[in-house]
Amino acid sequence: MSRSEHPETPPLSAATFHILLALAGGDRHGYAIGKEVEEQTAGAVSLGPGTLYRILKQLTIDAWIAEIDSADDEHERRRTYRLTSRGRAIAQAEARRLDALVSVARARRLLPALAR
Amino acid sequence: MSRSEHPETPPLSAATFHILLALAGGDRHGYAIGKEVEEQTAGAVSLGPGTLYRILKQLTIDAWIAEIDSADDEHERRRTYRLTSRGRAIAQAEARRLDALVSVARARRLLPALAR
DNA sequence: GACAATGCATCCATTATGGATATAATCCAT
DNA sequence: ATGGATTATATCCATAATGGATGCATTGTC
Repeated sequence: MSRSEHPETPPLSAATFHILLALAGGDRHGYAIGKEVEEQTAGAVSLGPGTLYRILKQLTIDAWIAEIDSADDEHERRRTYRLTSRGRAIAQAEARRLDALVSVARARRLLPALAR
Repeated sequence: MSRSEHPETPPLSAATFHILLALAGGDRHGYAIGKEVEEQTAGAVSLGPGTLYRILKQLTIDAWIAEIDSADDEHERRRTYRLTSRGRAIAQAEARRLDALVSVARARRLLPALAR
């Protein structure tokens, strides 16, 4: 992540989208995001600490996420993040892109037709 | 692409999945695959020649795709590829992974609820 | 109190990608 | 038919992105 900014338009890197998606589920600190991605993907996707904390730093700079005061005084070390409206908009755009991709996969019978 | 084999399990790189997805639509030669990806994604995703031909070579080695005889005698230079059953199975697995991801995005209101 | 798990940070080797470059065939307009 | 744009593949290189190692400190558990 030597680039100063993420591209404003999709595609996002898989790691970046997973982080935004985790935060779309509520405020979380870095380590919790990493754990959630692992659980959500049944271990298929795991972000190394290098990837995880580097991207969090950059996303904060780009204001796609913001660090917030954690109400938890017991864990001073934690840095808790929240998705910004900008970050949400970008995550939505990426979600739409992936949805379109899945639709093509369905049309080409890589996935079963939608139940109705 | 110095690795001798792609991972058998998702996640695939975005470029690899786009190539497999294009071939799921029928036999195509490399250049046509690149064009289709660009059109299908409205220009958002474009594979450089380095990425495109390198991956095609590796996918052939891994037998996820196979080079077939083109019926077209007018274009000797073309190399036409076909998805193998193995390649199709892997593309299916990746499509399922993405579909699950999209479902999470939908549950978190990054996408509108499914129409019924 | 010992030990594992949590939590963040940085560095480094590896991997993946895009773009430049090269080469050649095909298509199309003139 | 000729000249230029497009098609088509291949390789090289600089850059970007990733994972894992390492370090260090805190929190939870027995």
